Amino acid sequence: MDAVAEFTGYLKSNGFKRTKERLSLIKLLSGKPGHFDADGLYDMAKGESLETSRASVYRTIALLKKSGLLSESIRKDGKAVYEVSPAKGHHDHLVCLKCGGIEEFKDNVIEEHQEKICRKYGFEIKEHRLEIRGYCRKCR
Amino acid sequence: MDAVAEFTGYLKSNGFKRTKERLSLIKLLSGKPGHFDADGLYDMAKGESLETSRASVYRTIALLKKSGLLSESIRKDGKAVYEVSPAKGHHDHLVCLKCGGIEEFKDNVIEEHQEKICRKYGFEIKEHRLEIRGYCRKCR
DNA sequence: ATATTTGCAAACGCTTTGCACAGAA
DNA sequence: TTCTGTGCAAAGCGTTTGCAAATAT
Repeated sequence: MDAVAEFTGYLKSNGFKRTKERLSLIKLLSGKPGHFDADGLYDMAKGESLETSRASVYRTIALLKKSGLLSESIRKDGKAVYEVSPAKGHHDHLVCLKCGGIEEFKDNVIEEHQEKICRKYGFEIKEHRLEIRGYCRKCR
Repeated sequence: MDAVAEFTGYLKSNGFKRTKERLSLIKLLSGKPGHFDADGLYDMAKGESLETSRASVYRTIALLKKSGLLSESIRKDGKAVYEVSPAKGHHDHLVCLKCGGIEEFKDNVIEEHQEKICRKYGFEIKEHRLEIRGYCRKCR
């Protein structure tokens, strides 16, 4: 099931309307992987001459988050960035301090070790975020 | 060397003035461990009837960050929180989604593994942040 | 028909900044 | 004295929201 179908399903089963704004935004996103921010999505839409407003972009993003289709990270400067939720589980980020690029990785050793730590502290883990910042191959 | 001395040294060697506002803020912080935000620091200062302004608090925080005495995290809601830099190396955070409490931990297995990952990706690591969110012993 | 959604612009909350005055060197 | 720092209030910035008009069902 692709993202568009998943979203329309979510809308239908929750009594939300399938408006052209919502559909064009999810259509826009369903193709492209990678990270973007709210304004970036707004500009993307503008670029494809889809008519929408910043308000609708923000409201649609909120819906997409609730539907689980979009996941949010908060950048170091406090601004929000999103990405279409990776279907196959969690991954972490290598963030380049120079070019701002974000590379993804997944490491089971670390994931497992986190569970060990949580057990030790009596902590029930819901989610985690590991961000390594530095310089990528090109920029170092 | 305590935080106050370290900060006055930093000010002196960089040609910044040792004003009562700067000195009272670092004095206020040098005792207390734990996390706080800009407004919290401002309120703390008010509480001790130190006269200062929000602007000076923000400007002093910026200085303290540059001096390395303060480290900043961005909370999930995009707001900045600070803590007096732990003298003895890096640690990570267990953040409770219910009570908001932050517990700290350090784990060498994870730290070492990060280096391995970076080598694999040709990434030069400068810093990292690992945050595990969930429910603490009391709240789960 | 009618309840939801949209677009606009104003409101928000945190942070930063311009400016004139105060204060450290 | 001279240049930096302070306080105030205004501006910034990303994000959210109230409201009347538009639209999906």
